[in-house]
Amino acid sequence: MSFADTFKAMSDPVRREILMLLRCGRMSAGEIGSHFEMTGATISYHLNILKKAELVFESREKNFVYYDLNTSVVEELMLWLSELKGGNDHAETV
Amino acid sequence: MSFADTFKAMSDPVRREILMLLRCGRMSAGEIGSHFEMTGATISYHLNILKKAELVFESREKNFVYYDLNTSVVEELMLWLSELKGGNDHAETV
DNA sequence: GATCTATTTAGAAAAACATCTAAATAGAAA
DNA sequence: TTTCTATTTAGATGTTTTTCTAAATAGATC
Repeated sequence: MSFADTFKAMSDPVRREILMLLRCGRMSAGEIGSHFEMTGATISYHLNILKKAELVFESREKNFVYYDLNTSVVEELMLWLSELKGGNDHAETV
Repeated sequence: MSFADTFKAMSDPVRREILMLLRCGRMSAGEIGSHFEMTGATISYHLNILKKAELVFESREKNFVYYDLNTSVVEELMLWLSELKGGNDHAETV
């Protein structure tokens, strides 16, 4: 999905917290959900948004669904920000 | 305002485009508005959100209001992202 | 195959958001 | 001081978002 969706996905505090949880490695949907005071359905909704934005990968195992952080998209975001900060189009950072 | 507001502010494509316009230097509200097919009122609404998120500074001159990019908040965002990507709390990037 | 467990889908409701028009403000110019 | 110009505020409206409950799916185990 598009760059715009990535920013949209990042704009929610719950989703940012999910991403932070995934820093330490993959987690099942249920495990992720247990960190929040929300129904599984709501967590599933957020995970879907993160997945569409390609901020997470999904992998199925037994009847669990595991989620993994996709750092390369995070890097794209950083690139955009550095362009914004840099003020020049062809960011020639050392 | 809070970190959450910064992300929220960044989540809208119009506001991101405004920030990009400001890379090249400050601009009046009207000048900014002329880059979009929107009423001045709507632009004002977006500028206010950017201002609350401290992503822009405002300075008044004659009866113009000028807006300037605040790069330090952009850097804070980048720091957060690098923490996310890094996976360790004390990002020891070279 | 029946049932249990983990997760997602569907549908509804409340809250937040983006946009408009019209009116208000505030300073500049005449 | 009247009028013009630049911008913001107020109020209304349609859209999107977040959340829930209830039901569906899909795989695992008994």
